[in-house]
Amino acid sequence: MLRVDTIDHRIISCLVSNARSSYAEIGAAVGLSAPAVKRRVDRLLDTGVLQGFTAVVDPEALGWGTEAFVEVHCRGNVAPGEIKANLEPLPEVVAAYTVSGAADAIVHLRASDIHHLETALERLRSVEIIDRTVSTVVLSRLLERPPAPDQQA
Amino acid sequence: MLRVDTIDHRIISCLVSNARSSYAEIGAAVGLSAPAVKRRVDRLLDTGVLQGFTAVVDPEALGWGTEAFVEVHCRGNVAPGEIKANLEPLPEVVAAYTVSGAADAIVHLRASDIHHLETALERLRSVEIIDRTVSTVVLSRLLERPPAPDQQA
DNA sequence: ATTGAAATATTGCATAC
DNA sequence: GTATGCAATATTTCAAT
Repeated sequence: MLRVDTIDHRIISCLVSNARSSYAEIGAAVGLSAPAVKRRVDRLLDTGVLQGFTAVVDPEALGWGTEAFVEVHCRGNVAPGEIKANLEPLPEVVAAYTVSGAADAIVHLRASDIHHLETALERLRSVEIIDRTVSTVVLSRLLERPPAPDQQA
Repeated sequence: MLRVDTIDHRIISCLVSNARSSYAEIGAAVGLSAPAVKRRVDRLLDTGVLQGFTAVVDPEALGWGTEAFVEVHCRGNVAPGEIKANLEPLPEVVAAYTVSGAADAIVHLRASDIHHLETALERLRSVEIIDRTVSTVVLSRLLERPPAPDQQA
């Protein structure tokens, strides 16, 4: 059902590097006709392998220049779903993961400036299930890229 | 030069939620004709506000199920550019940031499984400028989303 | 913003595996 | 059944005004 072959990988690779490529362009790259490509893309979307297409925006340009990673420690034992539900309403939370080790979760925050970041951290700390947080402010973004599609262990 | 008005924000918002929308669709959403939208999108690409368009892929489906955040401590003082240059060749590095606090950088790794992650960590630790690393393995992805485009401090 | 020509997307259908 | 290519149609892009 959700089998992804070599051609699919190459199609995905094309779309990751440019989500607005035409089906004909992709087809030329992978050796298929435009309709065949479209059918595969539709199938990849149906099966959830492709989750959608998005624009890559310069965070600075939109006033999201300040970010931080926050270790979140919860009170007692909290289910991942509950953590998620509590973080989802906070607009500054761009990513969150449960993790091994001392902390329960790592939260990636984006804010417009240090003051906004402080406000976001206060709101984060005021979440009921959260006991305490350890923040690490990002000084500079060195690298940010999609996983290489052709990589294996 | 890099002025971004309300309509630009709404266009960006459309493209973030679906990078393959037609200009006509976006135009209908923001109250502009298709060519007018295209001109703005071209300008946003030129000025670097929009950096491109990409596909959102389910990492599991491509065998990228395992990830970790790694605090990197360098030997002595190292320039951000040098750290970047050293991390760029490692395919498992999907993001990296210099940070405040004890660590010099935070590196986001993606691997196909624990064994691959171990290999990637070994390669990371073998980088000349890196003194030691502290790894935090991700147990589950709770949330991952683009920053809300209409947010301000 | 509208027009019109060219490129692209999308569907139907026949064919091959 | 599954996937493809070709051809026809609908839609979109894009440069002109």
